[in-house]
Amino acid sequence: MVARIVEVEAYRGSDDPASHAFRGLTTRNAPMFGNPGHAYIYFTYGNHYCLNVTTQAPGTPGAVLFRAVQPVEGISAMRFFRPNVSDSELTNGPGKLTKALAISKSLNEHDMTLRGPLFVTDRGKSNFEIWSSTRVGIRSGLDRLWRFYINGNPYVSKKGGLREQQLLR
DNA sequence: TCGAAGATTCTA
DNA sequence: AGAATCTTCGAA
Repeated sequence: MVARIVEVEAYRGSDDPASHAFRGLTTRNAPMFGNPGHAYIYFTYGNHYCLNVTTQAPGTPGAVLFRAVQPVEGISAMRFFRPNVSDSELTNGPGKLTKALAISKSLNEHDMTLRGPLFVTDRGKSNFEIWSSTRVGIRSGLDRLWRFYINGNPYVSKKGGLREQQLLR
């Protein structure tokens, strides 16, 4: 399966009250303190896995949450993992996309920079506008516009953040 | 050891 | 608007 990342959120450490790493190292958030480019996957609300990729040097917590992706290849497989929903609802949320792509805790701390079961790659330039807004589903850190998404992309999650602003072409 | 909250989703 | 559902965290 192949999907294009269309919506993400940034999380940091002790300077970010919305981050799992705000209060320091714990069993769950340990990947955030590890090597960059690795998966940080956590289970939440008793139902859903959420996928992040770590971003900082070891010892400094930081990660980017995948909030929505656009199906590119293997759409029938995604439909198998998420039956009874329309194509636009297949991957337009952090819990939805992990289910559609069959991502679970077994891939936690996986190196996403190497070719393997789960990795990120650059498929070249496209024309789109990146906008930012407040992050979704958090109660603190609302002063930061750290949700980033492709403006107008139909696979961006419906429930967006506030105070949107345009960033790049 | 226990209680509360949670980077969500689905249903009524 | 509210339930589902359970892991993780922090306080006691």
